[in-house]
Amino acid sequence: MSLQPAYCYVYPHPAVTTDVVVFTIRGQRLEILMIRRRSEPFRGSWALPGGFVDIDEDLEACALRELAEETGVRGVYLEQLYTFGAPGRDPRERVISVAYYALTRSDRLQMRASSDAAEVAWFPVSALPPLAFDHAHMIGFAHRRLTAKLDYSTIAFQFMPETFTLGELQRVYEALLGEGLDKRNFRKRILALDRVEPTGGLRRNGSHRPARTYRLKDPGRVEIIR
Amino acid sequence: MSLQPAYCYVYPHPAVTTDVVVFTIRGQRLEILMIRRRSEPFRGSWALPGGFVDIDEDLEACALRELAEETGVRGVYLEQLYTFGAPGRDPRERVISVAYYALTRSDRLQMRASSDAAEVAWFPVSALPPLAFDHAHMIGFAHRRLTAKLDYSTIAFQFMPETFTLGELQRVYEALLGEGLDKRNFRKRILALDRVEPTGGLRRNGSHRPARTYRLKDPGRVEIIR
DNA sequence: TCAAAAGTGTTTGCTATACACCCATGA
DNA sequence: TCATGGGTGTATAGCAAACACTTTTGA
Repeated sequence: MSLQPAYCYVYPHPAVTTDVVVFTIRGQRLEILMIRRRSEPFRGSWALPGGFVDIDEDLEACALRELAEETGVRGVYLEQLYTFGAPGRDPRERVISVAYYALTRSDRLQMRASSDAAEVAWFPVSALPPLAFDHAHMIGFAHRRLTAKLDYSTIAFQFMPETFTLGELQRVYEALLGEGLDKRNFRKRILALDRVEPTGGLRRNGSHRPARTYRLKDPGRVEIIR
Repeated sequence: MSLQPAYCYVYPHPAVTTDVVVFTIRGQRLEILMIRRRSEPFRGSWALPGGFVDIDEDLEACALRELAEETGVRGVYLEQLYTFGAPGRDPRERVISVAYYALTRSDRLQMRASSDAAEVAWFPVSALPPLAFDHAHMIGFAHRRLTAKLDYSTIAFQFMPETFTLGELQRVYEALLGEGLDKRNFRKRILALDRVEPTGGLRRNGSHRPARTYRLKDPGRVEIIR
């Protein structure tokens, strides 16, 4: 049994999809969540998770649903990135894609393959495979936005687990910026934001002095600073 | 003769529109370009210029075309703002709207009514009429983005005509920020950007000392500063 | 006792702000 | 000559960057 076209309009309508660029930090590297496509077009290529918007579904809900269905990833910080709509970006029909980006804690990942995606994997931003559609372009866009937001928001905290040390936080910033930071200035700046508080606990991690652990005062909230 | 539905799909497709928030400065006030709708829904209401994306048309091209068709305004600085897609935001069918915002020189306006719009008019941001759809929401979004960008880009130069005085530029900034600025500090900061140069000419304008006129070194270019 | 990361203040340069008077013109 | 906006410099405070040593632990 094959589906017959059943939804008709006086004027042609484009299809609308969402795609999501999910960032995490793993092993001090910035990585992106990708799926391998099981169907045409670009069958076998790596692509961003995403898919068609249901006719009564909010755009952000669509992004979250596709992400969960295709990769099992949930509970991320999501923000709209940009809408890509160049004619010809999808060979099947006119497809306009509303791109989102997301940040997640590397300890929260519950990845699984699904019916839509043959495989799910993380790739370092610096070593991406060839990608389907204009997804490489989207990732470039998302990466620039992320690094820009580092400077004037508390977005980087979204990468952190429940409790963390200031050293761990600094290593996240260093991975994102691609450069080393001065420890004293970094700690001064972070504590001045008044967004983290000590848990009172210590973390023992190797043969050296244990580190105080901190938690976010208001997890999930991303503030614009300055 | 009425049109019969002629474009059919296996799955339902939303309609896609663009809407444009055009800002200008007139009489030291920030104003927005609006049209009065000639057709349902919201017939007779004020709305942003905009309309349906042609099936092979780029999104930005659509925004520029609708703007020109409905208002006669051309040659503006355009930037994508956000995509609004809540189900129910249009009572006819599911409509996803890619919103743009634009800045234009108040001396460049060639407004005219057209078949789609009964009337075209400027409204001060501080005194908008009731608006169709979620357009008031879009304008709030655009206004916040504009004022945020003032701080870290040269976007305000897009409001200026070919030649202008530093006093005129300062009045534009003051209208946008809603507060007075120190003249000396303002001129120091603007000149330090190295984006304007004196034309060598003077502008006589009332019974006081004439002002030097300036031009943009690179008109159209908007730079991120800091 | 050694290696390794945690933790801690001060100095310095730069940038943003506050602030007041003379100039050139037309009425 | 008066009213009006044009044009100019300096002093100060606050913020960002540079910089080195002691502490605590496990091996």
